[in-house]
Amino acid sequence: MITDRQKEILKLIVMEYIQGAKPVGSHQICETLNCSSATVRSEMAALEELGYLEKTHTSSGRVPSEEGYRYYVNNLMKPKEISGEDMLKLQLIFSNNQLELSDCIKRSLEIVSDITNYTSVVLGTKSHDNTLKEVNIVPLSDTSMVVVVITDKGFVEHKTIDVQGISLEEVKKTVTLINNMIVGTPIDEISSKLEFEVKPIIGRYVKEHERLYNVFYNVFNNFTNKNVDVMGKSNILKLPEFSSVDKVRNILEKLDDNIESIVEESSDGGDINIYIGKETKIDDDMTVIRTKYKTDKEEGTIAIVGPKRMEYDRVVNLLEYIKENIERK
Amino acid sequence: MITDRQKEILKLIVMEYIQGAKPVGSHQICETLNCSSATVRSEMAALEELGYLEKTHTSSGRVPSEEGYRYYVNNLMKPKEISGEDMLKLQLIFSNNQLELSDCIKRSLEIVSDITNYTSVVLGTKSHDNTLKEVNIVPLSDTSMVVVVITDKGFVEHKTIDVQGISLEEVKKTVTLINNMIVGTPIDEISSKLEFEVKPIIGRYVKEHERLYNVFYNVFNNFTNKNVDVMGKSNILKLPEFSSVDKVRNILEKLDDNIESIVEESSDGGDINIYIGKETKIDDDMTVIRTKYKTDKEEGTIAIVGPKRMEYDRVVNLLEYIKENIERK
DNA sequence: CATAAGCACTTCTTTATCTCAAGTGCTAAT
DNA sequence: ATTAGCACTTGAGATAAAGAAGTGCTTATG
Repeated sequence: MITDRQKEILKLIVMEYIQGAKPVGSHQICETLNCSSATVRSEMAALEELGYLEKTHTSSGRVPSEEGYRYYVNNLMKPKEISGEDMLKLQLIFSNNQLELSDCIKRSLEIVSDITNYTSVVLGTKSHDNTLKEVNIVPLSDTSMVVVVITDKGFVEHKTIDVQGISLEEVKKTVTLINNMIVGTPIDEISSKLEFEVKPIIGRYVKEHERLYNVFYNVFNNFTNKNVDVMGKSNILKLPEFSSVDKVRNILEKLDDNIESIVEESSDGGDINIYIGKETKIDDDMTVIRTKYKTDKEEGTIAIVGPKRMEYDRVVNLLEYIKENIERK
Repeated sequence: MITDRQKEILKLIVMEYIQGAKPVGSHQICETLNCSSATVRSEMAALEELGYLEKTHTSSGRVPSEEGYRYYVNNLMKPKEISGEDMLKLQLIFSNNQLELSDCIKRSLEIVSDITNYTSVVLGTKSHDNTLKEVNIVPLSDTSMVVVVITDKGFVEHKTIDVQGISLEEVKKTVTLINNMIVGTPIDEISSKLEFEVKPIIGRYVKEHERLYNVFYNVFNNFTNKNVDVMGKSNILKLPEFSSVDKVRNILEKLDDNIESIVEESSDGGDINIYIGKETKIDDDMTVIRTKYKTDKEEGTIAIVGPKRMEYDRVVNLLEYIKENIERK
């Protein structure tokens, strides 16, 4: 069993290491704890025995193990209030009514990257609640026109299409058909409805129905696309633990290629998820903290990626605060 | 004056250094030149005297100076044919008719980043030839609607607006007015036309004309926005000359913050512009090669950013090839 | 018996020294 | 004009020594 004093020591070590990035020795702790370094040392040995601390070499100070961070996060950490300065920056964004929701989200996480020096990620999708509102076509020339599609929550997709060999009549007929048949359909059901209900009918009326079908299929499909934003990637280069160019490159490449799978871990449910070290899909020395948000317009995940010795308390609070503001907006 | 043999040696040194990233010694050159290393050495000394070569320390091999690269680029380099493999990858993109122009551009430069390991940049704007085609509104609820604006070349912009306190009538009146008065106007003249011709009139008819005016002003303004894409940034970490994390961070931060000014140098005219070392605004050890493209839909700049010892011949040809394909599309 | 003091022992870090390889510049010979 | 030969310079790498930080263990103590 872990004693109260051991908890206190573990907490101090984690906090000290997060702040200083250097192995923590018994002397650094005994000052704040009012006991001798020898006592601290024996407690440290016990904590190592329990698996919460590690040494980098036989005579080094202690570093939190993955289990150590985990225990800290689950049991010892207490939320840290957002500083007035940080709060102000975030409020400036959320109180700006000119900004669209998705801009608010992106900007607020940019702020987080700025103030924390971690990398932040937004992964958003249009909410399932979006339904098709209207399809419009605008002819540009004899051979091309633009299809504009809009949802009831105000999302717009469009595509310029080559209509050589297709008469304006036919296109109009198709659009009318779509407007009659699938307006009001939730965006993630459009594809199947288009295929099984609309396609058979336009097949009868329209010569080049295959081509037209594909165009609409593509445009509608775009609604279900995710948008991915990654901010503050070069912050990783500021971390003392990543002074090797090779290591940084490896991480940056993963951020470029794998972001989705990194952020969309096996979903644990719960409010805020914290993945430490090996639990992440980036690198054993990294931590990912994420939460999901959901509004009637769009939903998604926001996440902060940083070193294992991340300021957990601060980041958790920032994410919670941002999530609240998104959902209230 | 520089002799033919000196030119040959300079060229060999530049090419060797580009390939190997290590100072080039006289022995490496004399083999290919059929003369003794002592001869090469005296020629090298002459080239150093002329300012084309440098030493990293008194007894090191030679490295091209900025002037050396410049002389190579201006006088010695001959274009290098694009390899069949590379050509194939690019053609796959340009021959794909599904892809929109801007996607082609972006994708082709992604390819370049992949095959060369340099960073590539696209900076695009809608062409000045775009004129306003049509303004549409789609009401979403009692308090909000979407404005959709489209140009004759098929660009679409949109914005969801809060119309609380404004009647649908008023909005419709405004839209009709805009459609009557400024359809056909080139996109970069819309703003002033909107302000000086439309604004005074809607002022008379519409109560909340200030708010409405701002909405349309913003939407139209978005047409003149530039889009910026930077691909392959983490390639910089692969370069042997940037093994210091600090240096890389500095460069990456400049790429994040300053891309426009880096790529949009004082325009020299000409087809392809090459900026070497101090001539760039990134870093003395970097080179920027760029060219402008122009189609009737959009125009812009494509650029490759890499180390001073860049494969100039290869990159120049790739850019030229891509430019041609963009403009032919 | 938990705590503290003392001390031997480890390991990393830093600094200094040495050696080796690569390469130059100069001189003298062809 | 070219080249062979040689002294000289410098960086890179290896080795060793000294110092700092910190541990674990043993023993003493309230």
